[in-house]
Amino acid sequence: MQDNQDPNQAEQGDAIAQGYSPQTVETAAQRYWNTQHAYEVVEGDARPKFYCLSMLPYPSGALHMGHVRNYTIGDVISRFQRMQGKNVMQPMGWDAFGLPAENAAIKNRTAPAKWTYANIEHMRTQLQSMGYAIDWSREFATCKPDYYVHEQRMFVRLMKKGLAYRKNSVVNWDPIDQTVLANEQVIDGRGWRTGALVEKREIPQWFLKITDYAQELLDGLDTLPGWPDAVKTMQRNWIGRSEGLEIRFDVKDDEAPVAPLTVFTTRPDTVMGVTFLSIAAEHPLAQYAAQARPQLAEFIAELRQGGVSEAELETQEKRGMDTGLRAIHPISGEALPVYVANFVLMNYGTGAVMAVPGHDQRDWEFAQRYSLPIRMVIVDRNVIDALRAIKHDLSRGVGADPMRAALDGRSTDAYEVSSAVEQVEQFEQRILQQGAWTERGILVNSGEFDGMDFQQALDALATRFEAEGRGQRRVNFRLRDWGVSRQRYWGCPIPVIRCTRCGDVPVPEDQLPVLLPEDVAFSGVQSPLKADPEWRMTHCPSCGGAAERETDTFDTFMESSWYYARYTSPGATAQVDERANHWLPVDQYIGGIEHAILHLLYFRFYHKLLRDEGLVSSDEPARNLLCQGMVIAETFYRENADGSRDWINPADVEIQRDERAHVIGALLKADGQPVQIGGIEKMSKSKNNGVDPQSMVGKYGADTVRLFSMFAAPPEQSLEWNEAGVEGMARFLKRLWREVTTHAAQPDHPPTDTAALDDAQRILRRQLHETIQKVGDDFGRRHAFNTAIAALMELLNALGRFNDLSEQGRAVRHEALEAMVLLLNPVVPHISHALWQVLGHPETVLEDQPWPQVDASALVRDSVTLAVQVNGKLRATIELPCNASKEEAEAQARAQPQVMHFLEGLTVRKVIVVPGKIVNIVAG
RNA sequence: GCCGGUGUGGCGGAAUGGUAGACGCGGCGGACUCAAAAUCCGCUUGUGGUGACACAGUGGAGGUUCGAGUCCUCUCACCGGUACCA
Repeated sequence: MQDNQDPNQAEQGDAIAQGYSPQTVETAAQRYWNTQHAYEVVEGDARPKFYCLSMLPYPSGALHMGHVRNYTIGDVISRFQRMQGKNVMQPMGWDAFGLPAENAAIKNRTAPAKWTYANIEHMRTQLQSMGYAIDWSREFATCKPDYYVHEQRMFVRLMKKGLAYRKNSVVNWDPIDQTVLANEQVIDGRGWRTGALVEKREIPQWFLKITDYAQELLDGLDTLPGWPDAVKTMQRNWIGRSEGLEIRFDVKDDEAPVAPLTVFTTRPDTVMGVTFLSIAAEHPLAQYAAQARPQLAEFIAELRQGGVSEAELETQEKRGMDTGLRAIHPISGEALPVYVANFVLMNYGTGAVMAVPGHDQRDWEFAQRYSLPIRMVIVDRNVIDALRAIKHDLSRGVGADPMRAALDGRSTDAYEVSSAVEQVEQFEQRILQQGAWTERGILVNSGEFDGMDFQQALDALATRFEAEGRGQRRVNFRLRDWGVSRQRYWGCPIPVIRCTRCGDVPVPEDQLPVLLPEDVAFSGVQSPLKADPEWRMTHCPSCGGAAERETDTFDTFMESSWYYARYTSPGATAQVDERANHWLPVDQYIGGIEHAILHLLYFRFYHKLLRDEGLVSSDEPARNLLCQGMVIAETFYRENADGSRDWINPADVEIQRDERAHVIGALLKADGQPVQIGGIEKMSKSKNNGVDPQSMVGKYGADTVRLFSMFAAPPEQSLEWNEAGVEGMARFLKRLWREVTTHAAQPDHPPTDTAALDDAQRILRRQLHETIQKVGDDFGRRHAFNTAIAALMELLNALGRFNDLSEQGRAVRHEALEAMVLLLNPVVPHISHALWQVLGHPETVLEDQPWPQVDASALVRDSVTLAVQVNGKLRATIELPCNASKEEAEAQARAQPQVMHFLEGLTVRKVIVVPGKIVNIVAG
């Protein structure tokens, strides 16, 4: 069986003598894979396809641990799936446009293009040192014209379809630098570099009509069982479908009618509780009212201060001002004040809301602050039901009694009525004093609608308003159209020509791409595109007259929304070709949870755009999604005299512990003096707690780094980097190496004869096959790589204790070691590649070896351990034959001394026997 | 603010409603060594007890269940997202 005829045996002998050398092993394996083109794939293959995709990296300069974790997960799944007989494609590319290149350009005075290309070269080398099974022949960078030309072509088609359009929208404006700022560049309402107070400014921008697909994007989530529920829930909430009524309020300025206000509400049942209206500062009516009211104009100007991010808008103090306009209540005819409020967003709904302080908490707080009336118009159904139970004569006009119509007209005595009315009054007092009651209930104080529930009120009001032409039923989405314009240089130019006569004209397809000049001087203030008249000035494709190019570029989410499709069709003249339908949808997508909403929604949207252009036939881009957690590490610092902190890298610190291993402090290795412990945080430059993957690979080898990143935590949780833990992984690989090489030095052995095994051999073989079963399930179904590795560690521990050098002992050991090398291969492919040869096989691509099969007969046990509980508390364990009956189990359990002791003086009421698990005796 | 998630020994984590703490790290003790490193073996949730064992214990408060780390309600802390970071 083990006849080592390999010509490389002498070389391996040296390797064995030298022990495990990661560098030698990894260089050799990677060289072999390259010469074999082991991970390049084509479509014409009998095996079923498996497209395994990891989110493409931004080339920020150096590989970080987050990348290593993401790509190692993808690589383990890729190699595992190939060992299951699939034709696996795992591509890689570069999300090469983006803000950091501009920031680096300002800092280092290099052109963004040059910086980006240098980073790509460096990071590709780093990625390759990790030994990922990537098909590098499909690689691309999104900043290259042969990539972005397709993005421009798609955009002009969307313009023609009416799915791309231009409108005004608000951005962060830095008045000193005279530039638009990203939300992350606004810190506490100020520009990050100038410190100037940021202002909101409206500018024209391009949008894609993602809202046309809102319903489909929502419904599509139900077709994705392989996506995490958290992601689907977040997307559902983000899309935010709601049903309600759109209602028009007539508005008067003094007594003169002005343009009416339209509001959308999901709570039309509260309409009789409206005591004022709130509108956004950008609302046309607010602008109108401000013309004649300097104080209001000043207030609106004040609201322009600060950034535009939702987090900032929603956490600021709620403020408002009366516009002086009066809205006419559509039913009561009452004149209601119209307020400008800073919490009403122009880009959500209609930019105006009807305020019901009695039944909306935000309106309640606003009403309190500005002394506006609060009205109860909904009462808890339980309160009403209590009243309805009382016999009550309604005919004796209760008049203003809020319960008038809610009560059912039967007679009762005065005492009960007054106690019932008291309940309602208490309810009303609670609303007035403690806050809005926002549940659905029964209408009161609502005239003809009294006594109705939510649905009845909705129907009645919709019918009435529709008949009057004053309102209608409407479905509203929280989702807004995708703004794709960026006032930046380092991005894909938007292929539009602005002509004073013809308007916005798309660049004709045969004139695409609109090239982004790469060799530019970049100061950070003005975009080189705007500054370059030669680039900007052109002719209108429509009338031939002088015209200007659009100088904005695309949001970089544009590139990352379709890269997955381009990988399938390298070299295609169109955006993708027929190969796309072979590979798509992606079978497994892997990336960070931080992309749960924006990227993953645009990615799904763009797939539908590709589909509607006839380029792909599927509805969704990815079947399965795995979101991995962050990589975090301990932080350390020293405080300076001025209170600022110098952050110290964990590699330069030594931890101090007391005799019980509690951490009591930390010292800087360089000077032996104490440093402060700053807590565990996401690896970042600012906290200097980043661990460089390259130095780790240099020190321990790629396999050890891969093993640790898969072992230290399950993939979807955050992973704490800990070098001592890395050393533990290196120890494991060393022991594996020793175990295999020592075994290989033993004489040949006959095949395993399962009938001839002694107890110890049978138990070891059973553990082996249990491990094969567990690892397959953990890798394939659960993606619980950490527990799979733990099971393999246990198996190696068992092998270490198994000192049987008999022929059958060696046979079982050989079976176990071969299986282990194959099971570990997805995680640590280099050492597996080498050890497979040590075990007597010729050099090969290990993914083409079949995955070890579980021998069901090896799993059979003749006895099983049961836990015995008394009233749910563990009191004993018993060993029973597997075929023991429930009665036998109960009898055995009751005979245990500890059980008898705890049952003393008690009556057994019930005995629960779960076969193979527990016996629980319930006694009292 | 809103949406989503997480919380278990000294630490990372395991336990797919059925023996809480697998596996790894750290610590302590031992073997080997002139010594150290490496390696190997043993112990390691807390409290009490020589011990067998007992009691407590999965952020906090309730609940469902024969049985809850796991399911439900409320609550606290932290993390991610919040539409121009990617």
